[in-house]
Amino acid sequence: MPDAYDDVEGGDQTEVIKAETVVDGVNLVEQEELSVVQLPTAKTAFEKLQSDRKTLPVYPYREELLRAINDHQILIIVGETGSGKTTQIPQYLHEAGYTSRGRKIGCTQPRRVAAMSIAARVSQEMGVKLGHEVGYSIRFEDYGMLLREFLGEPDLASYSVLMVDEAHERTLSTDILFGLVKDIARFRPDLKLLISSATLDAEKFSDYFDSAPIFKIPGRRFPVEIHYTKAPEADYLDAAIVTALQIHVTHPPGDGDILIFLTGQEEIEIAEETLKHKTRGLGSKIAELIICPIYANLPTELQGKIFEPTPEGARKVVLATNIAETSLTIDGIKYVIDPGFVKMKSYNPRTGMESLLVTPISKASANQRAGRSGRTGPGKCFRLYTAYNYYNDLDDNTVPEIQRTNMANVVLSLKSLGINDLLNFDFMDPPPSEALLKALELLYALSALNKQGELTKVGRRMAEFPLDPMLSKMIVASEKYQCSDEAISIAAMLSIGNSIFYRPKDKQVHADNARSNFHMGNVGDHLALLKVYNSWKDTNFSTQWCYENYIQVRSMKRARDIRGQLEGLLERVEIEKTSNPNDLDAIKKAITSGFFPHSAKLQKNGSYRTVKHPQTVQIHPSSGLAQVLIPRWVVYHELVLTSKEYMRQVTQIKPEWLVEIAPHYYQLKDVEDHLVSKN
DNA sequence: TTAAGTTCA
Repeated sequence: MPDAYDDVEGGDQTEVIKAETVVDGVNLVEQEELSVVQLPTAKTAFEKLQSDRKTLPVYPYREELLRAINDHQILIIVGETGSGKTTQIPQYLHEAGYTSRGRKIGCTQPRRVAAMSIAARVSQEMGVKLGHEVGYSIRFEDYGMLLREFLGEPDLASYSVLMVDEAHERTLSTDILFGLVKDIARFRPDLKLLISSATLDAEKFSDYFDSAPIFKIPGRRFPVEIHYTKAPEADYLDAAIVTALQIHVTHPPGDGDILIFLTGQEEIEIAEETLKHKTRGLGSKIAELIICPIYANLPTELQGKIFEPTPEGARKVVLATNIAETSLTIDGIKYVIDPGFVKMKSYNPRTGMESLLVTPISKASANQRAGRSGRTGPGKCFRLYTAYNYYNDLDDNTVPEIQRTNMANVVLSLKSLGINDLLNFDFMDPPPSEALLKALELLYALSALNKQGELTKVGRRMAEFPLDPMLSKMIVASEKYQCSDEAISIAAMLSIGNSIFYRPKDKQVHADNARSNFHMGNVGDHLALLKVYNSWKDTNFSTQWCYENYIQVRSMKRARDIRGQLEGLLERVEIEKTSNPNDLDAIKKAITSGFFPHSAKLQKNGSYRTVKHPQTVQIHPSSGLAQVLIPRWVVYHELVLTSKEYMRQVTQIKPEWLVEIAPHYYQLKDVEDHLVSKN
């Protein structure tokens, strides 16, 4: 494991239990000092692991916890990071006999890296080889994750215990899991359920799981002092920079590094410029300040900088998105500056439009951010909002993921599990019924569901693919057009999102030129993506080629992995692998078979109008079709709202294809007047 | 006259 990632809980740090109390914006830190554990040196590595296990905060609660699990079918476990709950509880259960007769203990994680590292740690502690007694299951390794395991074993018969970890993160997957496992627990009284969460939502989880008891385990961390501003900062970006500079000039550089949480790439770039400018103004009067930007789409070779040790006499300022909240751990951070905002995706089921909104963070996030300063010593967190906001506002603004995403894929998965009555599914926080209806409508249009809302043969094949239903449909339909090979490449490229083309600020013209090469001689972004993939494949997956063409290697590797998986799934649903590279119309018909619900036609004023749910939209400026061609009819992958309403990933089509491919959805009259006369 | 956070399958 690179140490860039979250340590497995229960790493051997010095431990301090902390409790924080805030009075009128002044922070008090109460701490209960524990002694540092001294270990005899003569022990073997394995013995040391065993004695380390006994120093974890969860250890004194072992018997009490096992008793509680024995006495109750469902238990809510509250424990901070560092309590050891994730690595220890499954082992306690194993030692107590819950794995006898070949039964399994499951523990779910929201992130794959965490799943891998926790499994590695537990197998080490048990002295067994990873993949035998202890294993993990993520995409590309093993065949899936728990949600997909339900497909083969809907009652989870081989499990004696299931622990849903990090439940407070409220991801789409954990929320669906809640509904499924609550249902299973009813007819499997022998199955134990553990829901593990940070303190904040414990009561809510308990209420949802029929008043399940709450079991508390104290965490351990270095103390973190929290400071609030007296009034919320109007210009938080400027306030964050000023705070960072103040820390820098008033404390010696060897004292610790600074981490600032910002909302995105653009903001990080502005902050970087401003910081450079201001430190230049201060000249040699201050110690060197090394500025390290970090966000998910930053090319790998530029990411390395944050993990290099800070040179003597200098200080690092890390400018990060929320990637540094859970996915990345940076050592040496002593100061965290938290403006309290995050960009969140929001989906409007009425328009089908996605946008990113800057919203206040949740309390769980605020605590997680603050904790990033207390990993290797006592830390300080400067919140650019008031204690009043923290205590009263933050959670009110937090909406679970399930309420702001496109539900089409979830609905298809649940249908394939045999859950038909979705409007009455026991969601902890139900998605808007409009979103469910919209999803059902789409699946019906794609012929994945029949009029009774039951899964069709097409739908059953589609459900095998871990993709958005329109992409799955494109693949299933590609059988007919003899181009499944092209379809899976396009699906893989589309499913990695918008991080394929690299466009550095200082080389925008070069990057745009490189990109336009992939659009030559064809008429759409889907085919351009196919061309990118195939060109890369022709160079034997060359990294150099990626650099020369302003393509992100990391994204391409992901596309290759996903494509590999899709290839396997083609076999499983018995679609023959066929290639038809020169018949562009055939490929475009396969695309249209998936994306026909997303059709739009040109208007006289140059904008487009979506056909089925009419609204005025534009071709996204990143599209190869934006400048060159002005196609009359297009299908698009998605609608996004940024400064305008845009179609992203657009392909030119012939309107008669719509009637030919989806006669139940389009009539001739929908497409006859190729040019619309008025708005 | 212009470009989106981070996860996961």
